[in-house]
Amino acid sequence: MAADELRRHNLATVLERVHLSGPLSRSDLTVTTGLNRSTIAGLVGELSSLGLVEEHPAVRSAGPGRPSPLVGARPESAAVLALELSVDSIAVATAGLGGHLYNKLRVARPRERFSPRETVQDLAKLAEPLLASLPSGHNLAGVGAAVAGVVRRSDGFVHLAPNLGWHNVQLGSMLGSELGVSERVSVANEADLGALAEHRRGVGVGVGHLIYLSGEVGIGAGIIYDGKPMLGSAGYAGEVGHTLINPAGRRCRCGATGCWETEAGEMALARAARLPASITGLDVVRTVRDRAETGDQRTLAGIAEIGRWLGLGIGNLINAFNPELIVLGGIYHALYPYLHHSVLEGAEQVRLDAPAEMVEVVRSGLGPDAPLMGAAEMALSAVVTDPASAAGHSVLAAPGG
Amino acid sequence: MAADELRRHNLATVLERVHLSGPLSRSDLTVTTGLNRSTIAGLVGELSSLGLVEEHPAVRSAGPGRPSPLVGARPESAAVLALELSVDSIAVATAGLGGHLYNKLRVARPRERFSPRETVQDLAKLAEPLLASLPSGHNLAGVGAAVAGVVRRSDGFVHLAPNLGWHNVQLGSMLGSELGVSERVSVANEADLGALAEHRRGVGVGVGHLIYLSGEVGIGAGIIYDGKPMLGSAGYAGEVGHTLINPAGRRCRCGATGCWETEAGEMALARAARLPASITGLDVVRTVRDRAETGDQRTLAGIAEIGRWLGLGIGNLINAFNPELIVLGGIYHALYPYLHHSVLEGAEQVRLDAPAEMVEVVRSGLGPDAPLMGAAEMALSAVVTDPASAAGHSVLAAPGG
DNA sequence: GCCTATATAGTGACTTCCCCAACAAATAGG
DNA sequence: CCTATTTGTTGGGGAAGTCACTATATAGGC
Repeated sequence: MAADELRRHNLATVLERVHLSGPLSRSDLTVTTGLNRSTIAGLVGELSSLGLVEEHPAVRSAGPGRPSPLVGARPESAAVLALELSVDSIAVATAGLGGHLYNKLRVARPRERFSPRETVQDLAKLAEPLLASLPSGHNLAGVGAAVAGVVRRSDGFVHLAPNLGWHNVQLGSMLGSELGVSERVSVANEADLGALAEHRRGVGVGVGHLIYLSGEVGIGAGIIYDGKPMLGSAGYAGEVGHTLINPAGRRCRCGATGCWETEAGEMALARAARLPASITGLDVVRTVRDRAETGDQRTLAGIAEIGRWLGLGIGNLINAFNPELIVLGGIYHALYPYLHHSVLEGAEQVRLDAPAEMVEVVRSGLGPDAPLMGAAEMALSAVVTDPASAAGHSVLAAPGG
Repeated sequence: MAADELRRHNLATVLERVHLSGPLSRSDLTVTTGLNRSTIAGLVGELSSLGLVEEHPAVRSAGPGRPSPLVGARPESAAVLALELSVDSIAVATAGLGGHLYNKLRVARPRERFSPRETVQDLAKLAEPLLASLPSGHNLAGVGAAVAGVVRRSDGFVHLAPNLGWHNVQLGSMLGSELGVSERVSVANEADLGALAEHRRGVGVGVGHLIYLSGEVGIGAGIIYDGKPMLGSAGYAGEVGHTLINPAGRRCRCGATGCWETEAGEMALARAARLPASITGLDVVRTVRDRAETGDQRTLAGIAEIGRWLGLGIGNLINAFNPELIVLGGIYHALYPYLHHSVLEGAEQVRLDAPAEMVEVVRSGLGPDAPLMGAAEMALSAVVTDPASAAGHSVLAAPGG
C-alpha cells in the first residue's frame, strides 16, 4: 500500500463511521478507529474543510471532562438520486450523506412491458421535482439505480430482467444521458441493494453476515459478507431464484423444473392459496394478505406451504453461507406474520451443521423501500470511499434540472 | 489504519508474493506492488535480516539493463507441520516458506472409529521422523490440521465429524499437547483447506473466486472469495452436503430426505454402480474406477447418474456464489474422467443467469493431497501475514522431537 | 462559589515510512 | 569501446501518525 492511500483510507474510515452511525464525538472516533486524537483532529479538519462534515458543540454531557464536539455529516455536501425499477412500481428518492432522506416518490405501474426508453423517461420525469427541491448549494454526487434483473456493475448493463421483459439493455448510459448526468450512475440488482440497505439502515446494522431475500415475482438474494456486499466474480452472486430444490416439482417459466421460485415464489403462492386465475400482479399478495387477515384457513394453509418451501431454501442458504441473519423482503415482508412459523419449520428441516440458534430469520426493517434506500447508499458509497477526490465534484452535466 | 500497520502490510505483501510466486526479482516486486524501488529495497532488506528471504544474483538476463537480484523465500526460516485427519487415512507433511515440501507421509486407516486420543497419538508418531529430519536451524512456525468435519477455527474445536464418529472434540489443544507445541496449532475443515491449496498451489492459482468440492463419504465445499477463504460468520460456510436437492429422494443418514450427498455422494455411487454391499469404504471408489476402466456399461451409467446430481448441485452453487472455477476433489477427482461430462450436463440443467462460459469445472490439481497442502499453507499464513513478529519465534515448547 | 478530579482538545516536536531525484552499476547491442 | 537501458543505492524531503505537554471545559464535593 502506498503512502497516500493511508490518508485516503483513514479519511474514508472516519467519514464512514459518521455516515453510518450519525453524529459522533471526536473521542468516539478515537476509540473506534484506534487512531490518535491528533490524527482524528486532522482528519476531521480535512473532512470539514472539504465540506463533508460539520462540528457541533457537544449537546449531552456524559460525565466529567471537557465535552467533545459532535462530528456530523453534511447531507447537502453529497446528495444522490436513487432510482428503483421494480416489477410493480418505479420509485425515485433523493438522499444525502449521513443517510438523510430528502424526498421519496413511488408510482405503481401495471405489469405490462414498458420499453427501457419509456421507463427511463418516466423516471426522469419523476425525479425532476425532487432534484429541483434539493437545498440550494447541494452537490449531486451520483445516481444509483436498483433493477429487478441481472446487472453488470461496471457499466450498468442489464443482462436480463425477465419481469420487465428486458434483455441486454445499456441502462447505465441511458439513465446518464436522460438525466443529464455526466458520470457516476451505478446500477445494481434489487436484492443486492436491499441487502445493503438493511445492513446499513435496517435490521442488519452491525451484523456482518446477512442474506436479504427479495421476493417479487421471482426470488433473489443479496448477500452481505463480512460487512461488505458479496457480488461474486462478475456480480451475479445470489441469483438463487432458479436453484433446483424439487426435481419432482412443477415446470418453471425458465424451462427448468423445480426451481426454488417455482415452489416459493408469487405464482406458487397464488396456486397454493387457490386464488382464481383472474387475480394477478400486485393483487395476488394483496388478496392473500386480506384473506389471511380474515383468518381464511385455505389461504393460511397456502401461505404456510410456500413458507415451508421458502424455509427449505433458506436452510440451504444457511448451510452454504453461514450467515447470522436472514432478512425477508418483498412479498415475504408483506406476508411475514403468516409466514414466519412455516419458514422456520422448513429451515429446520434442512440439517444444519452450525448450531441453529446462530441464525435468525427476520422481517425487513425498511420494507418495500429497501432496494431504493440501497440505491442511495450505493451512490453515496463513492463519496464515503474517497472523500478527498469526491467532494466538490458535481455530477450534473449542466446546472438546472 | 495506524501508521505501523502500513509497514506490516507492505512487508506482508512482499513476502506473500515471494511465498506464492517463487523467487521474484526486485523489479518484479516494484511493478506488482506499485511501491517505489527504494521502498522495495527497504522491505526486502528487512525481510532478509529477519531471515525470511534470501537474495540470489540474477540468473537469467532478460534484455539490457542492470540485472535485478532474485528474492526467494527461505523455507527453513518458517517450517510447518501439516496434518490431515481424513476418513480413510491420516497424513502428515512438513513444508517450508515458499511452499517447499520437505516430506510427506500418508497411512491408510480402516473406517473404524478411532478415538480422538488414538488418532492424535498416531499422528504424533507419524510426525516424529519428519520433524527430526528437518534441516538443522529450521524454525517450526506452526502446525495446521485438516479435519473432515465441522470445525471452529478460533480454537480448533471440532463440533462434529460424522465420518470419524467425533463430536465436540478439543482437537486443537489435544494436538498441541501431544506434539509439544506451545501455540499456533490451527485446525480447519478439509474442504476449506483443499480450496486454499488449489488456490495457492493448484489449478486455482490466480483465480479469485473458486469453489473446491471435497467428495469423501459426504460432500463439502471450500470457497475462495476474492482471493480469500470464505468462512462465513462462524466458519461453517460451505457445509453443502446436506443441502436439499431432491425432496422426493432417499433418506439421508442425517435423518433428512434428499440431501445432496445422498444423491451424489459415495453411497449413492455404490448404489448407482450396483456394487454389492460387501464392498465398502475406499474399495467403493477403487472398484468403480477399475470397472469403469474396463468400460463396464453399468458402472459408467452409475457414475453418470451421480455425476448428473453432482452437476445439479454445482449449478446451484454457481447461481449462489458466481465463482469462476469449480474444482473437483476427493472421489470426484478419482472418477473425473468418467464423470465430468455428466457433471457439465447436470450443471447446465440449472438455469444460470450468468453466462455459462464464465465458469469452468476442473479436476483438482493436487489430488488427494490438497487438504494436507492446504493445512501447510494455513500454518504458513501466520508468518506471511505478519513477518516481523512471526520470524524467529519457534513454536516447540522444548527442543528435540 | 471555589476547588479538584476527569476527560478531552490543541499544539508543536518527533518518528516512521514512503517517494523522488540524482548517481552509480551492470548488462545488451552496435 | 561506446551508448542505451534498466536497476540498485543514497540522501533529501514530505506526509502522516504519535507523543508529550498544555489548555479547556465539565461534574461533583466542600
